[in-house]
This record gives sequence, C-alpha cells and structure tokens, in this order.
Amino acid sequence: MSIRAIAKAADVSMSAMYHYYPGKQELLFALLQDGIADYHRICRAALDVAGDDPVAHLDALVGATVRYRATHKVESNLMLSEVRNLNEDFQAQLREPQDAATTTMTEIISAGIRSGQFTTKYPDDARRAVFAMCNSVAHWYDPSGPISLDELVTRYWELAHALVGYREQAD
Amino acid sequence: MSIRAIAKAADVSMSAMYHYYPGKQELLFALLQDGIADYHRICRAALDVAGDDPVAHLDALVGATVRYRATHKVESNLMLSEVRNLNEDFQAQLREPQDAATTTMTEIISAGIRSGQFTTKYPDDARRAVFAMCNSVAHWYDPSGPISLDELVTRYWELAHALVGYREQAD
Amino acid sequence: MSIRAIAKAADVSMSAMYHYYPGKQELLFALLQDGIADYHRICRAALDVAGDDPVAHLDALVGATVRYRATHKVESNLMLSEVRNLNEDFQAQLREPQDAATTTMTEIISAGIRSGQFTTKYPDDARRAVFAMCNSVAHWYDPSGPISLDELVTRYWELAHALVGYREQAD
Amino acid sequence: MSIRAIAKAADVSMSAMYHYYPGKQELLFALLQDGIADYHRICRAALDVAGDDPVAHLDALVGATVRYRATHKVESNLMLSEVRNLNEDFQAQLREPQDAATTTMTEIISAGIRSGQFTTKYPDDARRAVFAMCNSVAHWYDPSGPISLDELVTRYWELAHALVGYREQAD
DNA sequence: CATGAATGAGGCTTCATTCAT
DNA sequence: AATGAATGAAGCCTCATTCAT
Repeated sequence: MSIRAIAKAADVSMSAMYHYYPGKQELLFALLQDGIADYHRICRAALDVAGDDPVAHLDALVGATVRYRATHKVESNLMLSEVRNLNEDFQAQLREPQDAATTTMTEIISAGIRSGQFTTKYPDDARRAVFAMCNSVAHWYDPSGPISLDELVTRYWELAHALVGYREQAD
Repeated sequence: MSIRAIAKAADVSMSAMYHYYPGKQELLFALLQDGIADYHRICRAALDVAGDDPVAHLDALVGATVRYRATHKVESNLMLSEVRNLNEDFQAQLREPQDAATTTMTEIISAGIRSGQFTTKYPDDARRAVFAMCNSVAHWYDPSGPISLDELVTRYWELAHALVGYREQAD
Repeated sequence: MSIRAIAKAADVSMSAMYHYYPGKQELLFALLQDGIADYHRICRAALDVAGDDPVAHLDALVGATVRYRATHKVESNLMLSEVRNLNEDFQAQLREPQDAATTTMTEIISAGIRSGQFTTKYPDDARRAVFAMCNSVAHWYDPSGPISLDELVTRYWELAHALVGYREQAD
Repeated sequence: MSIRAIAKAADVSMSAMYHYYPGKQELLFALLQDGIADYHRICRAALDVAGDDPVAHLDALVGATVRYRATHKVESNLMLSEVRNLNEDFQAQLREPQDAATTTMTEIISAGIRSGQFTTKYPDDARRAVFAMCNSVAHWYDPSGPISLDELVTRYWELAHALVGYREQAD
C-alpha cells in the first residue's frame, strides 16, 4: 500500500505524516506494532483470567486470537502479510512479541502434555496448526454472516482440542 | 512483486517478457495458473491411486498439499498471496480449480462422516483448518532442516485426522 | 508531443508537472483550453468594439484570428493539430468554444447576405475557407519577415471580403 | 503512428517491413512520396487537358486538389501533417514536388494577372489561401454526406475565383 | 526471403521523500 | 506544526530496431 493512499485514508496531508513518522518503514512499523501490541494485550488479559489449567490457557489463547482475527480483519491481514516489507531491524522488534506468543503456546502445550491432558505426538506442529487455523479466520470470516463470534470461538476450541489431542482427565 | 524483479529472477530482459505476455497481469496470471494447475494435477494423481476410503482420500489430499507446499515454497506463497492483485476476471479463472479442491475436500469429509469414520461436528471449519495448516507449511518449512518430507507428511496426516475427528472403525 | 519535451520546454521537472496535472491528457487539455480561451476572448473583444455592420464583424473576426495565429504560432499549431489526441470528453469541451466561433461566423455571413452586402452562393464553404486561410497563417508567417502584422491583416480582410462576395452598398 | 500499427494494418509481419524499408523514416518517406507523386500526377494530368487559359489552369489545379483531398483523406492528412517527422534530407525531397505545385500556382496567378483576368492585389496570399482552403477539405468533407464531389468542386472553383479576383474579360 | 526472439531507449505515471516557507 | 512544491528513482509499458535462424 502506498503512503499516499494511507494518508488519504487517514485524511491527513502527506506532509503531516512525515511530521510524525520519518518514513514509510517507521509508519508501517508503528501500525503493525500497535496491532500486535493490541493483540498481545488481549491475549495476556485472556490468559490472566483463565486460571491455570492448560486447557483453560489454550482456550484463552485460541479464543483471543479468533476474536481478534474476526473483529480486526484489516489489521490482522496487515500483521500477517506486511511484516516482510520491513527492514530486518524492525522485523526483529515485531518478532519479539510474536515469539512470546509462540513461546506461551509452546509452554501451554508442554504443560498439557505433562499433565496428561494433551496427547499429541507433535507439539510443535500442533502449535503451528492452531495458529494457522486461527489466523486464517481473518481471511474468510464475515462478521455479518450466519456464524456468530461465540459460535466461531466454540468451534475453534473444539478444533484446537483435537489438534493437541486433548483428553479429559479421569480423576 | 515488481515486474523488474520477476524479470531479473528469471534472468530475462524486461522487454523480452513482453514478448510472451502482454502485461503484468497476464504474466502473473500465467505464473499462478501454472502453479495451481501443477498442484491440482498432483492432488488428482494422489487421489486416483488412493482407493476409495475417505481416510485414504483425506491422506492423499493432505499429503499432496503438504508435499507441494514444502517443495514449491515460492510458487505456493505466490499462489496464496498474489491472487488478489489480479483483475476479477483472472481471479475467477483461478478460483475455479481452487473451488474444485474445496469441493473435493468437502465431499471427502462428508463421506467420512457418513461412514462414521469422521466425527467432527464442524466439517466446514475442519476443512478450512486442514487447508490453513497444510498451506502454512510454505511459510515455515525448511527442506534442508531436520524434518524430512516423509516425516512432515506423517505429522500432518495425524493432525488432519484429529481435525476431522477420525476414529478407526471397529469391525 | 512527448510529456518529456513539454517539461523540458517549460523548464520544469517531469515530476513537477504531475503536481499540477494528473496526466498528459489533462496537461494538454489545459494547454489547449488556455489557448482557445485566449483566442476567443480576443475575438469577443474585437467583435465588441466593431459596431454592428456585418463587414465590420467579419473584419473583426478575421483580424483577431490572423493576429492570434501570427503572434501565437506554437499555441495555434497545437490547437489546430493536437486536439485529436485527447479523449472524447475533453475534445467535446474544446469543441464548444470552437463551435461558438463557427456559429458566430455563420451568423455574420448570414447577416451580410440578408443585408445584401455579401453575395456568396456558398456561405458554409466561404466560412470554412475563411477559417482555413486565416488558420494557415500559423504555418507560414514569419513575424520577423518583411510582412508587417498590419499589412497581413489588411490582405486577409481583402481575401475574406472576396470569399464572402462583399459588395459595397450603393446608398 | 507506430510502425507496429502500420504493419498490422497492412497485414505484413513487422520483420517483413524491414526487408523492404530500412527504417521508419524510409517507410514514411516512401508512403508520403507515393501520395505526393499521385497527387502531382493528377494535377499534371488535369493541367495537360486544360487548354492554356489561366482560369482553366486554376480550375484544373483547384479541381484536382479538391478531388484528391476529398477522396484520399487519410493520405492527404498524412501528407499535410507528418512531413515534419522526417529528417531534413527527406523533407527536402518531398518539398521539391510541393514547391513545384507552388510555382505552378504562382505562375498561373501571374499569368491571370498579366492577362487582366485576375485582379488580386496579393497574389502570394491568394495562392496560399487557395491551397489552405482546398487542403482543408481533407479535414471535414464526408464522401457519404450530402455534398457530391462535383458540387464540391464547383463551389471551390467559385471561391478560388473570388480569391484571385477573377473578372470575366470583355472582348 | 521471412520469422520470432531479443533489446535498449524512451514513453507515461507513481512513489517515497525532501525542501522552502 | 504544517503545507504545497519539487524531485529522482522506480514502476509498467511501447517503441524502433537488430539478430539468429
């Protein structure tokens, strides 16, 4: 997307943009950083209220991700596709929270496996699959369509459970 | 992607490209069409040799997709992201085989549900998740890394089975 | 004429031109519109001070046209030859004042015929001939040559009178 | 006009054109030369059968020119506008027959003046006006319109007579 | 003779950016 | 703090021309 188009869309003069951001990279970086920060704040919040069951954690992360992708389609698609247009330095900065999410998910799945709740043989691939599936929501979900957000989240919980091989514990 | 970059990548002069394609759209279209045709030929071939068990069909499609995404990363990423830059007419032509794949997968899952082998409550979302997960391979898989292609396919079979809720039949 | 050439002639960078005009068509249109507007303002002014004799009107229009073609050769030749390179919409806008001049001349000749001063049997062709002859001045007249502007106008008055078959009125 | 377009219009391969003409200049030159030669052959023929009255000569030249402009609009407009795109050498070659026509007309008018048939005070301008008026036929005349070619010629004879100040001789 | 491939220069246009004010 | 003017690089594309065959 051109910086002209962005300026017009934001209804600011192009010169004004150069007051706040020294260049396109910085602008895009700020945009993506905001989006990613938003997303991760939401994830964090969801995890905080989730108790400490691995399933609850997984559900929190899946729910937060699905909701964000469904309700912030534009930002999500930017976040998921425009990062590659930044210079390495900026990419690194953005990867940091991204990696944090990866790490969190990795730990959740590990915990679930340790507790015997998750039975997947391929935790890394399960993690990737969970994110891929949740992220893809930004491509196809229509908020004005027949599937409600709550229903959507319910479905993705179920699919995520399947991916990690969730088995309810006998006590 | 710029036509200059494509020309440089193909090591032909930019003018030479205009001998074969009247413009950028047509070039990109031809590129994507070739890729998509390749991919679907591979899928078709895999399905043809697969027998008629829904699981076999699912595995064939997942295996073909994962292998293609892993071994044709560049084409795959183009196919998955550059379609939007084409005019509506070209997009429609490319969506046709794409929709065929969707239909095929939908039918496979339906068949598995009818036969009692697949137990998912959300066949549409399972289908989307399977594709999202397989397609994402193009983003991260490193052919020279520690995971062999066969191993990769094995993993995604397992994950796909989980997504559709595959239960082996008691006889 | 190439936009590069125009830019060089105006001694502005090619990019600078795109500040003021969104494209070649618009630039050319503006150029021609200005020229045509100038020309027609001059014609109007000449007619306004001319009294209401058809001969005076004819002389005013011929004089204004000859003077303009002789003193604005570049603009005139552009006006007379580059209109065809514009899109139909722009051409229509430019034809409007052009048609006004045609109409004016038509009316002048009609009036002269009604008053018995002009005796031509072919008013339409006389009109076209008058314009063709006056416009052609832009092709050959050399302002630094031996023929003064006043002399030139005198000659074309005479020729125009001949074309419309002007006969002085007996009183 | 592009050499590609010319080749397509003539239904020859572009390479074929380069067999017959070494370049665009030469092609255009040949085209214009043919047209101009045609035109002048026609003029010559008309003059040859015209007897030796200056009026007859004038009429022959005006008639030939008007007919050619009316029936060969494309070639005429090329001849009248594309000459400037040739290099000086070619232009000179094309000006030669052009100048011949000018000379012929000049001589005809001189003869008419000497014989007392033409009374114009401005023979050069009359000559230019005659050509300008006749040439302009190529711009506006519609062969399928209401004015027949014969009618057209009749009108331009009359106008040309007016321009040179033709007075029938009392004997 | 004739063809299709190839090319470099230049066509118009958009881009990100800088500058003067 | 903010604007519009200006710019050079690059974008896509067309041109006239050349070359190998």
